[in-house]
Amino acid sequence: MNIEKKRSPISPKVIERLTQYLRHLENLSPEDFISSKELEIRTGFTATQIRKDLSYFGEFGTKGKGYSIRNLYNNIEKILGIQKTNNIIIIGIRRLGGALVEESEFTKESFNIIGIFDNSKSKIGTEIKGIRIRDIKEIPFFFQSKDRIDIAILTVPKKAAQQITTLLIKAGVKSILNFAPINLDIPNNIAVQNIDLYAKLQELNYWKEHRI
Amino acid sequence: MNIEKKRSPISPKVIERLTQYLRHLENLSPEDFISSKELEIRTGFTATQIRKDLSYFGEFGTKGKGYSIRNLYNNIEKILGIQKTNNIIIIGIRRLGGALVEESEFTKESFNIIGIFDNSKSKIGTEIKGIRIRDIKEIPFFFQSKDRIDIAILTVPKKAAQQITTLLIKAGVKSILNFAPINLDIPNNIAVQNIDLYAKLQELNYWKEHRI
DNA sequence: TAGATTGTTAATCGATTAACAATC
DNA sequence: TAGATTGTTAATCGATTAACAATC
Repeated sequence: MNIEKKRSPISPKVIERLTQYLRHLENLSPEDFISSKELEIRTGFTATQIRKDLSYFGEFGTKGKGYSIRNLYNNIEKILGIQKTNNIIIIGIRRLGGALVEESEFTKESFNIIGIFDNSKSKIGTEIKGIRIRDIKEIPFFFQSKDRIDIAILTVPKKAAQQITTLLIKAGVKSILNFAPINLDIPNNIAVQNIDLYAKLQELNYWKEHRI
Repeated sequence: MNIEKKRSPISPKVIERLTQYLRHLENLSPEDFISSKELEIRTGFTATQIRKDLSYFGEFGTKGKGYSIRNLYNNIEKILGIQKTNNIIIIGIRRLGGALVEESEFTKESFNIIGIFDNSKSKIGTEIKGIRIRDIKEIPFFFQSKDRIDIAILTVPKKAAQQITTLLIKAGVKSILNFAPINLDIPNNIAVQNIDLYAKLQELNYWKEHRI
């Protein structure tokens, strides 16, 4: 019986829904109030589920009235840790990596790109959006010289992904957003999220044939 | 009691795992056999769960021996409907859309890009990877002239996404892979998968602070 | 106050896992 | 045959929903 083994009781599905609540709240005027029932209509999640999800983190509503939109928004941001600025680096700056840096809709204020890395000789030293592209080999040094790197976004080709991941972890990266279509082998104190476009296409392909 | 309302019993989580089984199988030599126990070690899903997932669709294994890798791979492809070629169109060909067309790792043999659409005057009429970029307005006509369009990939800016989606559905699109960071309002006979990079970043941000 | 809506407990539903007979 | 491993049933676990007291 190891008392420290008591795990975070929050299910990943709850966190996933919180991000979706934010999505809907951001279109509403912050001065207004919204009830869980109205949120149900907008989000498609049930009112009960919404209230339950929020109750894991605190009491954000007012009985008989609902939730202050500004307040709820700020609280969810706080839960997710995106009220402060998070520093990210991007590794691999081919078409996809470039798109992430340049299409500002994807990386917003709370995520700040502080480093870009590639191993292409012709790209190293050039700039994109004012950020110099560095050699992947410099990553360990870069980590020592910065106080905080929160997330590494990996957009390198599949066959390089595992090797670079190992390098990143050695250098001290604690969380990775991986776009390579591969299941990275990673120690479980490192957080990973995979964005696997091809897998999503495959799932979609199944569902288009299996609707009611 | 509507007997036709009997829904597909397959959970989305099963389909998601099937795509991951494929991911791991593709690295193995097709001539070999693999047991569910070995797959457990590779994929991280339990052997029981793997056997159960597969059992929804048939009996693909041999008792005492395991699964023929070639056979299992082909069967999962068949289940997902990716043994035949699926025609896709891409709407919105800025940085991200361009990346999808050009980085071949993302769209493989079984997905064939047959149309690209944008509303930028300077892009319409030009080509990318030999495919002519057409005006978004041409989509309804394009649909009438082709026998089959399986999936539309949406990489337009957030504020255009809903309007274009409505247009797509009117034109006859039945399934959409959406990259815009917005929850599309969609009738439920249309299949959608969202790839929401910013939401993934937010989730990751939570989990990096809440490991054991 | 009366009506509305939260936060939470208990009941239900669905998904995962353990166990094992069947059989290669 | 003996050992291995499937496919499946029953048991368990976890997540969702229904219901309602508390209270704005």
